[in-house]
Amino acid sequence: MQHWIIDREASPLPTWREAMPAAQLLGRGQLGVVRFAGPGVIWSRLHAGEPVANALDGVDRSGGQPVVLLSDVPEEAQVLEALALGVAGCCNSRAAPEVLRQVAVVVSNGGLWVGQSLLRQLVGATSRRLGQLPRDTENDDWRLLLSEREVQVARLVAGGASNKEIADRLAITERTVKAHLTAIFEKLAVRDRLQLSLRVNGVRI
Amino acid sequence: MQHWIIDREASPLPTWREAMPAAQLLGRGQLGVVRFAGPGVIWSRLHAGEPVANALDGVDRSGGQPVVLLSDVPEEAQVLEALALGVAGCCNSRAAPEVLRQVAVVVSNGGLWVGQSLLRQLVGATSRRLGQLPRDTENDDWRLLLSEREVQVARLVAGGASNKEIADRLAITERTVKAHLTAIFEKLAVRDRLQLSLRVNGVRI
DNA sequence: CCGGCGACTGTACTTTGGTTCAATGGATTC
DNA sequence: GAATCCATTGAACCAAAGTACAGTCGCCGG
Repeated sequence: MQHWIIDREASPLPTWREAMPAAQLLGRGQLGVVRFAGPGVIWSRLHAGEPVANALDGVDRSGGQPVVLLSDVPEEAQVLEALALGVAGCCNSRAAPEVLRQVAVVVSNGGLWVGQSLLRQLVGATSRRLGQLPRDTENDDWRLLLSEREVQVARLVAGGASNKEIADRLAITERTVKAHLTAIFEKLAVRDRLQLSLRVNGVRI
Repeated sequence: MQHWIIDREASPLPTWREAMPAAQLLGRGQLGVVRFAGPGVIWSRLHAGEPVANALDGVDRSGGQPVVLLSDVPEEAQVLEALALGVAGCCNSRAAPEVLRQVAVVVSNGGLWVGQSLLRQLVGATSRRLGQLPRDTENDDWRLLLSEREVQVARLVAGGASNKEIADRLAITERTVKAHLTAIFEKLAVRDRLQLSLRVNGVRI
């Protein structure tokens, strides 16, 4: 896996070299000509005081490689802004090498990476918000009628996935996905995946 | 570091043994007499369909060890509920050994662990709440992008109707319904009726 | 008057979804 | 050990969804 590190002044920290010895270092000025190809991670450093957009400016993201923000002064608002811009993660630019390696693993597998403190805040805010809502349990009946595997399939369908996508995700054949779906339709008395989606997502028909 | 695994029927999965060969396995019945001492992680399994509170019931947490929920059927609401109860993390009970080891490292250092899909939702929910940058506008925008007739069709599709049903309801041919749908998919940049339904019903994708 | 847009429809086609046969292996239960 | 449930897959098939290409009609603004 390739690593590309973008830094304003091309001043890499030693920890980066340790975590990614084979990384290619790029100054922001060189970005015009660089095209990222193949699997890898794009790391972009944000110096203290800089606006978040600077880190993404001029970065060719058509290759699909995840971008990780290396922030000198990480803070929650900055991280959220960066995530909204499509960044796969943010971490302290002075994070330890093993942390950087872990971040790379997570984001290169399609995951997001946020720091522990931000995570706590996100969780706190959300659970507080949920606590105020009346938790309707009657909507959960569908899960009780299905097997574990069927619940997994139902969730993916409800999220808009095609049979092929579900098959890939669960590492089974499309045929098996269809078999599960037929069973689900029967058990929940719905006629197709769209009505299943409505049921799972709690939309009254 | 010590690992304690609590399971209702003391039926450990082989992956657990692989991740934590020296773990001590406990049935729920034995909890009355067990006191956790020294550094370590308490893993508690939640079987499918069980209320979250079961996993914490009778667990002596005075020792300060983090508790991780091993859920057979992990889902967002459950994870949030568990976190509100003071759990340090939740993961799929069938997670790979290396994942379990990683979870152990994180939580034993005071971190929280949540799955990638939940993290995405938390980030999405929070950034939507803070700045209305990403989907907030998009979500109600669908109507503005469509013609009057297309809105009617979109609504019926979102409610689970088939093309034939829509045609009958609007007194047009099935062919015309398809034409409207093709236009709708194009305008809203979705690929099929299910994703359209999610968009119209305001479900986060 | 013309160009563009929206509503509407036809024929023909490809793709995806879903069902009907059928079968295997594991786990659990009686 | 038989019975049952679950997960898995194959081949074949039908139906629904969706696309491509093409065309008509009415309305509206320049």
